[in-house]
Formats: sequence, C-alpha cells, structure tokens
Amino acid sequence: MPAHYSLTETEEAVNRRLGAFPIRREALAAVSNLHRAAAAVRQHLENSALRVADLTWSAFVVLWVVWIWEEIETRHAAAEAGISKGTLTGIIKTLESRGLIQRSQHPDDRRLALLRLTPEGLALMERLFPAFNDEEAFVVGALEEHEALDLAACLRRIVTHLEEHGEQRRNDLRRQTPVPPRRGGRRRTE
Amino acid sequence: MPAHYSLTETEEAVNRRLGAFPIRREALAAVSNLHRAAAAVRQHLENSALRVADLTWSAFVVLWVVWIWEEIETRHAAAEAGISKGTLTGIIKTLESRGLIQRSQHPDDRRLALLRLTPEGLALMERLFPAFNDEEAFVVGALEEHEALDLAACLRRIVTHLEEHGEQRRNDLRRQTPVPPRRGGRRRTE
DNA sequence: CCAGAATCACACGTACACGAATGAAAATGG
DNA sequence: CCATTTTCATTCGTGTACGTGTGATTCTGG
Repeated sequence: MPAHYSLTETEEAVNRRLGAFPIRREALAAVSNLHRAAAAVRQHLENSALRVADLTWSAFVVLWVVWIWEEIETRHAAAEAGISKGTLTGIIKTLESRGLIQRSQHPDDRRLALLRLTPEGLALMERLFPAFNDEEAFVVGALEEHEALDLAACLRRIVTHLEEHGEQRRNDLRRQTPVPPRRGGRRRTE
Repeated sequence: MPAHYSLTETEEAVNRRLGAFPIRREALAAVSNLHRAAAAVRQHLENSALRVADLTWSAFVVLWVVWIWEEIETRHAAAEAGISKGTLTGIIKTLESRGLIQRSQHPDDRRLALLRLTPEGLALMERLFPAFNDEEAFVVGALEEHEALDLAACLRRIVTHLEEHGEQRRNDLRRQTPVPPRRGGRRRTE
C-alpha cells in the first residue's frame, strides 16, 4: 500500500499549505514516519509470518507476552502487550476459542485471572517465532545492525519520556483548555 | 499505560524462554520498540491536541491529507493516510456528518470521488494544526533535533525498503508455504 | 468488624481496520 | 460495437481498540 504521491511532491504540497505556520519540522517528520513505518512493518508481518498461523498482530503480541512470562495476570499481560484490559478480554476470547490459551483463577485473589498457553499454543509459538523473527530481520534489512540498535534506543527514549512526563503534560493542557469526554464508552443505563 | 515489568526483568524472561533459539535481537528490539513508541505517541496526541476537537487519530490524518492536497481522489487519500479504501469510506462518512469534509464526483470519470475540506474543516485545521505540532515537538522532546531527523530518516528507509521489496518477499514465502486466506472479509453469498 | 474506597474482569457502545465481495463505470480488443 | 477485463467506491463480516459502566471481591481506616 505505497503512498501515491512521491516524497518530493508531498514536501512541496506541505510547504505550499504550511508556509504561513511556524513548524517544528523535525518533529512532524519523526512522528509521521514513525506511524508510517509502524503500519508498514505490522502489515508485512501480518501478511508473512503471521498469515501462516492466521493470527492478527495483537493476537500474536498477546501470545508472545504469555509465552515469555509462562503465567501472567491479565492486567499485566495487557500492560505488556500495550493494549487496554477491555481489548485484551476480546483477544483472549478469540485465542481461547482456538485452543491456544487458557484462563484460570488466581488462587489467592479471586478478582484476578491468570493466563497460560495450552500445549497447542506453546507448540505454535515454538514453530512461529523463528519465522517471525526472520521477518523482523527482513524489515530492518535496509539498516546496519548498529543502526537498528540506535533506532531501538531512540524509540525507547520516546516511550520513556512519554511514560514519565506525558500525563503531567496532558493534565497541564486540560487546565488550560477543558476537554470534552472522549466518544465511545458504555452509555449510562437510564 | 506503562509496562508492568521493568526492561531488565523482561530481558531476563526473554532470555530464559528464547535461550534455545538463535535470534536477531537488534531486529526484535527495533520492531518491538517501534510499535511501543507509535502506540504511545498516538495515545498522547489523541489525548492532548486531538481531544479538544474530539477527533480520532485516523480522522485527523485524513483531514490532514485532504488539507494538504486541497482536493484529492479517495483512493489517493487512502494511500496517503496509510489506510484501506474500505476504512476510508467509514471515516469520510463520520467527517461528512460532522460537516468537516465534502465529497463530490469527478467531472470526467464517474467512478471517482473527490474530497475537499468544508470551510468549517479548513478553520478547524488552521486552529488545530499548531497545537498538534506542539505536541509532536513534545513527544520527541527527549531527542536532540538532529536525533529526531536521523530517526525520521531511518524510519523512512524502513518504509522504502518494504515498499520496494516487501511484496516480493511475501510472494517468495507464499511459494514455500501456501497461506490460508486472511480471516475477515466479506463472505461469499451462497 | 465493618463501611467505604479501591481494584479487578468483563459487558457494552462507538469507531476503526482489513480484505473479500459487489455493482457501476470505463478501458480494451477484436 | 459489444463482450471481456480492469478499475473504482462502497458494503459487508470479522476482529480489534478505546474508555466507561457494572458488579464482585479485596483492602483499609476507624
């Protein structure tokens, strides 16, 4: 799904439209390319390694997290996978119905649920992971190994920065401009 | 939504589980951090600059593309926004119902639809974009300007590489292992 | 001990997001 | 010309994805 206009054309169009605005161009370029790259990588992995197992990206990430930690509480699995608990519930349901994952109750705290791979899920990951990692290597194939490591480090600094200061920043903004509630969310039963 | 386990803990767990597999670690780290960063950045922007206008990320990207090109065919808008044509249809519907965008028919080819911002949409973007760019600057705030530019360049190389060689790669894989059709997609009317 | 606060998994409503199917329209090719 | 093929936006089915509401369960201060 390549872009239709060339990078040069887009650059010219942006300049025409944004000439009057003072812009932090390096920030615009970094954020824009970040999402373009993430989408392209996800697309490639879903259509190569994951296609064979008929898994979506998110489903694979959840399997990966559970595999790595062997047994994990759902709230931690959601945090590690980078999705909300509500989203995780749906994915678990899908993976459970396919016999790849199993839920059990925490022995001490009955509010908690624990996740584990089934033997089928374990076998799938042991078969799938090498192929997945091969495709990861392919997507960074245009980079030298040290460049990929620098890239990873740079991205991690962004994540850390947002984890440490993002909430503060958003709160400050809300103080200046009160924000409407986000759309979606369960409606009050009236 | 920070991760629950520390990076060190995760590293140890990964080593325990993957000790037996030969891994391209720099690729794993780059791809993993790429998605973590993209999700964190998107989350921040949706909950800061975009929250004020009650726009989702995808809706904003579509508005941005149409703004930059002034008038654009839907298929090109989808390519530029990095979403499928089917997804674009739904987003257009939302934006049209909010009076931010308008569709019209191509004068020469009646299969094509053209997109334009309404005056309200234009006013929104002129008001919203500076605030959005401020937040983009915030998310790369942990990076020096030259680092952000290097990052953008690196990411662009990944995108270019996938656009140039991704399809070939996926076709080669399919020759080795015939893949099942993706789940989802309209079912044949039988 | 026990009332209120906190936290949990999950249900639910809205909005993407994809690829396959579909039907309309335009290009192609004899 | 007219049938075939191609190209287009859209519809449809499945699966995330979010944040909020809900009820069950546990924690906590008095």
